[in-house]
Amino acid sequence: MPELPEVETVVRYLRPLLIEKKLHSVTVPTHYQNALHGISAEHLSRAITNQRIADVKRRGKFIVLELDTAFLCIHLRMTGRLLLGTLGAEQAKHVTATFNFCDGTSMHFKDVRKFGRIYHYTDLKPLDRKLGVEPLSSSFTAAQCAAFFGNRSRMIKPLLLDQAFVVGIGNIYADEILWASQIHPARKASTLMEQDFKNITKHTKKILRASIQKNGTTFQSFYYGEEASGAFVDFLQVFGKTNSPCLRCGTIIEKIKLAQRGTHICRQCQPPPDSYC
DNA sequence: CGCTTTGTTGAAAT
DNA sequence: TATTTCAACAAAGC
Repeated sequence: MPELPEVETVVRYLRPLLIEKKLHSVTVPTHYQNALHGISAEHLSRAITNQRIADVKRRGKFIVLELDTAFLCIHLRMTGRLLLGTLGAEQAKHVTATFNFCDGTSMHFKDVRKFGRIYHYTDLKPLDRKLGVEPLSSSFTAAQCAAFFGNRSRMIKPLLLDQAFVVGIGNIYADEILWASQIHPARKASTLMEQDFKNITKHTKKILRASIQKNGTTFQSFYYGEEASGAFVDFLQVFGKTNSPCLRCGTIIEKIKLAQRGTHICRQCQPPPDSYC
């Protein structure tokens, strides 16, 4: 499940391979048209013809291909992968779009669950409108957190997952950040103290950076390139550790359901909200 | 079969 | 009116 570190890993892998390539066309099988957001395959193909890839960047969980006069943005959602080169019959299954380059090579968007989306924008305003602060930027501070979370009645975990405030955090890293910060995911944001915000920002940056260093977390299906997987799965402290002892205190990790999301907690290290009332 | 997964959307509730 | 919660949805694997 690609979150910020996984998307960053993909971007770092793709950047040197794609920069300066020139797009020729994109082909989308007729039954996969909704892989494209708000644009037809014909229109998109015409729009990108002869466009050079000037840069490959990341904004939140979006991969941003900066073209000469437009932006091609790709969201992998759950199972999206970008594969370069020619694919065998087995590999070509679930390919919802293929970008053809002028040099005859191509890049395939393979997406088993079909939730991934491709966007074509003339500028990045539509992205910036809905996306909040980059957690690894200097503007993600405890003070910013306090300003945004301080008067909210929502639970802290769904707020961390809300891309409108801080981007890039998904289910895995939200659980890791809250365990490291020793905050129960169901705590109302307005009940958090200054120290909690300091912990959240500190651990968010630390965990995301550490994961990027390990090329992300391959939990179920994250790969970049052919079969390269991320190694951060070996460093996860709570996610996927149901019924294992907490690495801090030995209490058995529980998996609960919170706002429709599987959530891993240590009841000892992350005291439930009612113990604050 | 039912549950899981992400993020968006729109409706309903507060 | 704004904020928050909820359900639906997209699709396929186990």
